[in-house]
Amino acid sequence: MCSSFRRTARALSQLYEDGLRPAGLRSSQFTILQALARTGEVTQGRLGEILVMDSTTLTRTLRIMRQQGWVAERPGEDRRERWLKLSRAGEAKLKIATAAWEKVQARLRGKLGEAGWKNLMQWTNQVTGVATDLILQEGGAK
Amino acid sequence: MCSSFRRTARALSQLYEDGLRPAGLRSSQFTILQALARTGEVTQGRLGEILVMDSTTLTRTLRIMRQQGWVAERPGEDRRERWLKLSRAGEAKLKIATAAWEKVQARLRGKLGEAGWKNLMQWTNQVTGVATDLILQEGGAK
DNA sequence: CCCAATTAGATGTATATACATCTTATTTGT
DNA sequence: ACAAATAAGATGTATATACATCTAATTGGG
Repeated sequence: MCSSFRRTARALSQLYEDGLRPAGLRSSQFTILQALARTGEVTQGRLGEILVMDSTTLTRTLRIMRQQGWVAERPGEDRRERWLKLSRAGEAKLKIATAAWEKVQARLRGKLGEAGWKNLMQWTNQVTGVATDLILQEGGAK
Repeated sequence: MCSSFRRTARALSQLYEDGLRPAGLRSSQFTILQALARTGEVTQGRLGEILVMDSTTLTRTLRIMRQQGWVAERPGEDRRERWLKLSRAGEAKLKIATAAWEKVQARLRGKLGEAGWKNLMQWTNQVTGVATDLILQEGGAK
């Protein structure tokens, strides 16, 4: 199952990144912009939870995105935390990239069908949930 | 869809790699060993197609695996090609790793159910197929 | 109030991943 | 048979990704 999902993720990444290339960002960067648009201001750690991504992985990607001016940061009252949000430029970038993204997505959706699409969204979410539960069980048992 | 699959792939990778860590290999390395066991001797390019992975990505991973002694290489009659197969040590490693891998897989399978499992395998394969078709369409149109 | 334990991120390091470009080998059109 | 086109991998480079470890800040017990 792990191999299958990784393989599919590689295939989808190549497909979507082809569409995103003219917009000048990568699929993970797009995902982060999109997540920030949905959540509003969040801490790096919380964003990592949402994306099921190690918070220290975000350190590197966010550095790039901050340099591009797409993400704004501020320290929290808890001064260990970093609060993140979309910048004006980030919103603009997201808008442009979303157009390209949706174009790819429409083609894929056409081939998979509405029913299949919904089905897949549910299943991937469920697998993510189950997997993270199992990871926590292990970590907790340590 | 791309984000969903990538997120799930991250979650599953963490889960499976936890199980694989004692065996001393990574999930992608395991996947390659398993693929080689199934296919027998193949070229690097063909292996890339099977895994939907750029053949030049395999260059790096295979170098590591060759250094570990898990994979044997020989040039083909077409001297541009490299033919790959499991070494004796690779077979042994695969056997050990498979035990760990299956243990994780069993837990996951239990949580997803037999029906869900089969369903997912079919869907991920279908999405991979559809995505690669779309990628080829683009590439061909270039 | 202070110190030990915990928590949020940063950094070091290793692998994974793809694309552009380069080299070498094969194939093709004439 | 030969030059041009193509194909298989290797290499350079950039991003993605996680874990171990480190630092600074906060929290909890006493």
